[in-house]
Amino acid sequence: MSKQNLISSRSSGRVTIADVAKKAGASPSTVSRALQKPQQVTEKLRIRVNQAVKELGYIPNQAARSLASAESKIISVIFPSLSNAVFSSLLDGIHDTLIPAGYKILLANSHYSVTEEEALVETMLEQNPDGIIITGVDQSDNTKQRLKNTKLPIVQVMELCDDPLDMNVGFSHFDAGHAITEHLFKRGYNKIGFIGARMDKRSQRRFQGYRYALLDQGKEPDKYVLTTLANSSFQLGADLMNQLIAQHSDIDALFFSNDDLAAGAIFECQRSGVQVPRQLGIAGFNDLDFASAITPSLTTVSIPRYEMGKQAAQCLLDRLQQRKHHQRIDVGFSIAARESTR
Amino acid sequence: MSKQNLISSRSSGRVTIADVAKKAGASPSTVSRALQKPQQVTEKLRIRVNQAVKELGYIPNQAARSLASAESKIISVIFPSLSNAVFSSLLDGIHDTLIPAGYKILLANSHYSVTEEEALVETMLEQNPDGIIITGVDQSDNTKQRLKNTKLPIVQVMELCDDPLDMNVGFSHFDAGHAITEHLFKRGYNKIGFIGARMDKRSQRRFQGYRYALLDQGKEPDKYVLTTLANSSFQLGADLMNQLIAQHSDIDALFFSNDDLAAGAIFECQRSGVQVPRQLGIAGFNDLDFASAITPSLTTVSIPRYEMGKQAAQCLLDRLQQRKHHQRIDVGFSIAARESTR
DNA sequence: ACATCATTTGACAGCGCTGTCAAATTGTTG
DNA sequence: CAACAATTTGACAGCGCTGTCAAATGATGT
Repeated sequence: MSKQNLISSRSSGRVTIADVAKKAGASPSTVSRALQKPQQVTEKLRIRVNQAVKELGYIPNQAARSLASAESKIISVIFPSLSNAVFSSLLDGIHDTLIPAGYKILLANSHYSVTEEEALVETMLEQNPDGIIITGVDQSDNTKQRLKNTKLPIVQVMELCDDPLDMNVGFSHFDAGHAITEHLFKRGYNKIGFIGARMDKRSQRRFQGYRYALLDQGKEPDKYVLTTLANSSFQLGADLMNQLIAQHSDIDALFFSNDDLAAGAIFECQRSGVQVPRQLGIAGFNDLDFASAITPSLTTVSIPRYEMGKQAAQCLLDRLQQRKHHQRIDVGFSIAARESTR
Repeated sequence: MSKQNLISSRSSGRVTIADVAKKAGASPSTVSRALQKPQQVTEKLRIRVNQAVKELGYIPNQAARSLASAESKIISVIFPSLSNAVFSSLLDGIHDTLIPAGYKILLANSHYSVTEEEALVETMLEQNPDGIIITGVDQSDNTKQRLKNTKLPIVQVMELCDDPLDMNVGFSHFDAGHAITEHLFKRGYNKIGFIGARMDKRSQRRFQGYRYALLDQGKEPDKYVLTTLANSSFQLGADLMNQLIAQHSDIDALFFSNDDLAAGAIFECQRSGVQVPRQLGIAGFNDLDFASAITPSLTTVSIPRYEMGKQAAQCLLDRLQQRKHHQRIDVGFSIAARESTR
């Protein structure tokens, strides 16, 4: 073993491309090529290099690579929640598309706060991501400006708008809220209430869809409504239902802003003996896994969340590979009519 | 506007620390210090620098920083699944601990495959993470070797073992499986079956806990058992239960390897009119949100997943800040006795 | 006023890699 | 087999930042 006294005090001691080059009898440039663009190099050389890489346990330094090539192979993803199953599926779709393409995912949770989101975008940009996926279309002006300035490919995901920052993949929450409410009317319900929690922008748009569906029917849109800023939970769904029905015993159906609330209500009806869907129709939103499993199964708005994730990621890839430039993709939604409505 | 002809062809055109330095009338080193270690710099200077940063819209380049300082402020997290709510909470805990400390999360999904995991670890190491959180203790030999060689702080999370790679935060799945089975015996059930899906290492250990609890009672441990490699779902829980009971109509309680299967079984009992817990006791694992919400509420093993995430992240932080060196933290579990068992 | 010490700032080199372009090698053709 | 084109390889500089250490500045005491 030779002495290591001559190495710089700042050296990390890590195996570098130069070490591989020496061992393989080639120049660092050539090793870099053999690793990054194998087809541009002779078979013999490639084998020698791979051999050396293996023997030395060489791990390329992505920071150096990013610095030299201005490409990080990182995609930043900003969600407002990680525990919400909607975002889990979305992330799954993003992951399964990006990873095989050689990208990595830097993930952050804004906790539904534009302030946190602003800070996270800042941090993310420092990483030189090759693209960004961000939830919704309601970023702060600061954030929007920052993002626009970068000229990076950006996908706003989950909902659509008319003036996206760049690309936009989602569906209309207004239309979805409208459609499920109309569905309830069609099924013969007449006094349809709305119960919403957290009431983030997308919940608000669903609520507006509900309101306009009531207006379409010439009904008072704000009568049977109960919302809260609290986070959704099964228990909250039960509580809010009890509260609203205590005020308006004539309600015959409820549209909940998400499945968790709706399922909580169904469970509560089971306990209290309220007949669903005969006495009370119940509809949710998202079509989470449990929606079709519970009894009675839950009528809800089904959204292609995994697919939406895949599409969002694919938009970035297409742009990064200069293939095509999607502007706006409507992934749509569908009404899953089940047992909780007649 | 002055001509830009002199800039190098490789320049990114990005605002650099040198630009800030010029504007602030200081040297790049000083600007770096003002930004990274503000307390080591005069107030006047700090204000001038911040002003220049704001005016120029300077965004530090983390790749350059990593390269120069050998610190990436990135923690790599490898999970076997993203859609499983257990990992969502875990991730939430990790996130909420690491982000305030100035770290970023690089997340990847191994899909319960050691091969995928091996590739992911490779990719992760290229990013020079400051630490790694990886699920479970059953990595491939290759992966283990690779991880050990890095000398990075590593936390194996979710379950405990005797020879962790480095740090270890979790609980004993064997003990938990044993405890819940014992609980069923104590509640007077005698013919207790086990139903498991996916049967990853941790499910297997829970199963072993079940088996030993049966052996403790002098019972045949493999009689009332049905497992599959298929992924869990509500429907699968129902199907497997029907299958197992068709073979052994004398079963009076079932321990399912997770809550999804157990809940699916409960829903099926509601449909088919089987009385839970009188005719059949049902127990799950994880204590997901819906476990306490459904009717009858689900008896299950409650695990502190969010806390476990926080602890795992805290272990890394403590190590990175040279504070203390945790070796092994048992976060424990508890039996949530609910209505699905008598 | 000066010497002495502590604090703040700056010059410099280098972290490990890749883009550029020129040099070397190989293949092709009359 | 010379003459040329096509392919493969290597030298070099620089991506943007920070660690190191020396220089400048300010504070303190005599």
